[in-house]
Amino acid sequence: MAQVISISQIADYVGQEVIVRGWVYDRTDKGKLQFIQVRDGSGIVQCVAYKPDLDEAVFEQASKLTQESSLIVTGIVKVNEKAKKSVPAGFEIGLQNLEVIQVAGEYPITPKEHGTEFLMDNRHLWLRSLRQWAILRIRATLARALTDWLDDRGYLRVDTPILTPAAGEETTTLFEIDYFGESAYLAQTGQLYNEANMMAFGKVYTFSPSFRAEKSKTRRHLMEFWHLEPEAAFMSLEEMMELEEQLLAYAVGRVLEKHQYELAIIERDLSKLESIKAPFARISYDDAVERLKAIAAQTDDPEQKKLLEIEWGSDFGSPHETALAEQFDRPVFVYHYPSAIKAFYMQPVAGRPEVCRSVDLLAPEGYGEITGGSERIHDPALIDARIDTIGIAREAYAWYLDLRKYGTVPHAGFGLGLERTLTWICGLPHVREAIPYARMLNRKYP
RNA sequence: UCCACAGUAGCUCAACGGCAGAGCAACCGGCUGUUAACCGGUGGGUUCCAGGUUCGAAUCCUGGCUGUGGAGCCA
Repeated sequence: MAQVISISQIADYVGQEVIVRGWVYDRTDKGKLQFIQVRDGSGIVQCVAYKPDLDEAVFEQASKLTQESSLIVTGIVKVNEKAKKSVPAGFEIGLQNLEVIQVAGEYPITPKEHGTEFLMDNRHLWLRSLRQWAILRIRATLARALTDWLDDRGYLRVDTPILTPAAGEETTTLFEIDYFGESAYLAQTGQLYNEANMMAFGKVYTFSPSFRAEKSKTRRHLMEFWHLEPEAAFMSLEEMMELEEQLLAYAVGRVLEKHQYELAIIERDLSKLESIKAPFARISYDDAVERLKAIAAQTDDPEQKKLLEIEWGSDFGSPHETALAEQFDRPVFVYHYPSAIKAFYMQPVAGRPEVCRSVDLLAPEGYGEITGGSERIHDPALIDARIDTIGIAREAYAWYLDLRKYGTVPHAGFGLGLERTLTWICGLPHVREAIPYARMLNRKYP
C-alpha cells in the first residue's frame, strides 16, 4: 500500500509508490501529456500524466483540473532534472491514480503579474504563492531562532498584557478601546511590564504583537507588529549591544543554514547575509551627526542634500538612517541619543544629562531601525520627576514607581521589530510581505 | 497630516477630444517533456463617483473617494 508523504521528504521515496495530498499549483496540458504541479504546503511536485499509461477516466479527470483544485494523487517518485518547478527541484511523480476533492472555481491569482492592491485584497490566497510561502517559512525560523537563543541564555519568556490601562511610552499612538465603559489601550510595548517581570525573574523577554495607531504610510510601518523585548537586571548598555549583535548574528546564521531553498526562491543576495557576524560597529549619536553632515556636504543632488540636513538634537529620519547604514556591511549601533527625543524612562549619561544611555540598531541596505533600547532610570526620585515633566497620569504608573521603591537595580532592555528584521533578512521591498496579514493605515482586510 | 502619481474587461495595461483595444485568465478545439508552454476560436466594459466644458469626454476642468510611492513619526 502506498504511503502518504510530505513533498519536502520526497527524496527518500525515489522509485516508490506514494500518495500526495494537496492542491494544483499550476498545470500544463500538452494533449496526451499533462504536467500538474501539486503543492502540499511542504513543497511542490510535478505530476506527469501520460494518456496511454493511464486509465481513461483518470486522465479525463486530470485534464479538467483547475488552479488550486484540491486532490489526492498516487504515483511513482522519479528523479528528473527537467522538473525545475518542483520544490525541492528535480523530482516528479508518474501519475497512476487521482482523487479529485474539488475542482476549484476560477482562481484570481494567475501565474501572471499582479498589482499590490489586488494581491493584498487577496492576501488569504496570496499566501499560497511560492514567494510568500518562502518568506513566511523564514519568518517562523527567525522567530524560533530569536527565542531559542534567549531561552538558552537563561532569559525567561514572561508574557505581557495586550489590553492595558495606560500608555507604555506616549499617548499619541494608542488604539483606544471601550473596556466596560472605561478606556483601555492596545499595548504599544510590553516594556514597562518587562521591568516588573525582570525584578522577579532576572532576565526576561516578551514576544507578542504591539500596536501603534500612527498615521504612518511607509514601507517599514505596520499598525500591528510582532515585538521581541528582552530586559535584564544589572545589564549595561555595552552588555546589551553585545547581546543584540550575538542574537542577530545567530538568527541570521540559522536562516542561512535552514533556508537555502527559500532564500533562492526570493532571490536574496546571500553575501549580504553571510557578512552578518558580531561585532557590529558602534558609533555615538554625536559621531553620527558629524558623519551625516559630511555625507550631506559631499552630496551633489540638492534634493538629497536637503533630506540629509541635520542639527544636533533632532531625531534621524529614514534618509539619515539609510545614509549612515550604507557606510557599513552589517548593522550599526548608534548610542547616546539626546534625551529629549527618547522615552521618559531612559537613563541620562553621567555628567552629560542632555544625552541618554540609549542605543538603536540600524540595518544595512536602507532597512532602517530594527531595534531600539536603553538602560532604564532606576533612581526613584529621577523617574518620579520624569513622570511629572511629561505630564502623564501618575496614578496609572503607581505600580511602575513601586519597582523603584522595592529593591531598584540598574537594568536595560530593547525591542526588536520582527517584521522589520525579516524584511531586511529577506531583502523585501515592503514590510507588508513579512507578516501573514498586514495591518496598515489603509488596510485591515482580510 | 503634507507632497507626487495613479484608477479603463477577473488581472496587467494601451487608447490621451472623434467606432474602447491587446496579452493573460475563463470557455471550446489541437499538440508526448511543459517550465509565465505554444497554435486556432468564443464570451467578457457603470472607462472610480458626482458635477461641468464641448456637436462629441476614458481623454479637458472642479469636487470627492480609493490606492501607490515618498516625507514626518516609529520597531
